[in-house]
Amino acid sequence: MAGAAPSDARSERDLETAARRGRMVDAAVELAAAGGYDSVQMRDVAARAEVALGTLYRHFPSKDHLLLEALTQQAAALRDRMAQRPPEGAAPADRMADVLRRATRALARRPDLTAALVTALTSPEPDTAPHKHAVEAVLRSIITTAIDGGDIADPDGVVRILGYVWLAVLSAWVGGTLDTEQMGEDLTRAARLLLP
Amino acid sequence: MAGAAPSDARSERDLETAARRGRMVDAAVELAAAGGYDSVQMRDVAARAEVALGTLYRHFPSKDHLLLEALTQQAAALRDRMAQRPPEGAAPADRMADVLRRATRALARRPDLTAALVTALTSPEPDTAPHKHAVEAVLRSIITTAIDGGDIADPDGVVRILGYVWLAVLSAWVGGTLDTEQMGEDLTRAARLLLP
DNA sequence: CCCGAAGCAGGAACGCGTTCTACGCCACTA
DNA sequence: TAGTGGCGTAGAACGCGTTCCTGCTTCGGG
Repeated sequence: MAGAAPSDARSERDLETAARRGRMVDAAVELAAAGGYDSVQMRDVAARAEVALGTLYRHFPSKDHLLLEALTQQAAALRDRMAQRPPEGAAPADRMADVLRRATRALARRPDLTAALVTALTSPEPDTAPHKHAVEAVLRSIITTAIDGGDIADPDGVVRILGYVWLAVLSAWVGGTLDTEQMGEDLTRAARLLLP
Repeated sequence: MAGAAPSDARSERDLETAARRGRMVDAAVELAAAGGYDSVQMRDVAARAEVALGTLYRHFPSKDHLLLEALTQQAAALRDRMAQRPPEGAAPADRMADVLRRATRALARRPDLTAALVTALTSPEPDTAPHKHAVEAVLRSIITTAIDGGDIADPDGVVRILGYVWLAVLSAWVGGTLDTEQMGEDLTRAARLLLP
């Protein structure tokens, strides 16, 4: 114990607060997976994470910030899975369709969670813009690696457009104007129209 | 006065309630134009329309329904203006870009109003789905007439994709992740990528 | 002529996101 | 060793969307 340096003590404290932060995000994810956006109630999140409401708000300035943190983690996990097992197909359109199919399946596996996270993503609070940018960047990186290597005239433009379509389709699915099948249909249609 | 049929009396009452309905929508539009979504407070709408809060909720089951009614009217007006003065340009891509440029200018003229209406459009309440469908149908009809007459392989698909891009870009603009210029840029980029 | 239904006014009440208040605990520093 | 500032707890309070209640008026049908 004599070897315990001050840095150890400090990191121990930091670890505690990091653990608290993790518990808050986990609690939000559990509640979202169980019942969607409306089931993520800040008092419940705080209670389940065993922190006070004020602590929750000290770490996340709003419910949407909290859910966007969760979404960022989920998006990063999706990107890592895609990197581990790259999409199959000779043409960029095929690889893109494969990616979108797998991503859609993953999102549809926990529909309430996805709905909650996408709801936070489309919320209009301007001070969440940086987080939204981060999420969109991850999605674009997934698209980019999927279509990379093809003979595409304006790859950046195509990536941006496909990202928009992805977001719009997700939003429509969450809003109930589109079911899972139509979502996949429209996505592959966009890929075929925009890619060789 | 002997000619006054019962239908006249009934229509007079109906006219009153129609006038009330109109006042409610107008009040919502005025408040939205002044300060955006958050400034449209149901108590204020009711007060400005000179109706009781319960009356407002009798006609519109939620704030988003109210704003979507306003959005439907605005979209119809936009479509009519487009029909009155059809877009210029030889190629479908040029006509599409012209339409989007004019529409964007019109929307940017009252940014707070647009933001409020688009916020309602992207709200996740599933029971507004029919209204959202109606708005999207209007947007798609605008797109369709703009690109009509060109030599396009999958016109329906192109229209759907352009509609998605339009919505996503609007949503990003409202969310603060895109400014007006970038919005126009991405829209014309999508038109050029998808149309001859 | 009276009744029931429907629409409206006025306003209280409820739920949940967000903010605020009051206090405790612990590491630090003169 | 006393003070100070950061982070935490506990919970009340506030704002706004939404619901509910109570009473009034008007209209169509017995």
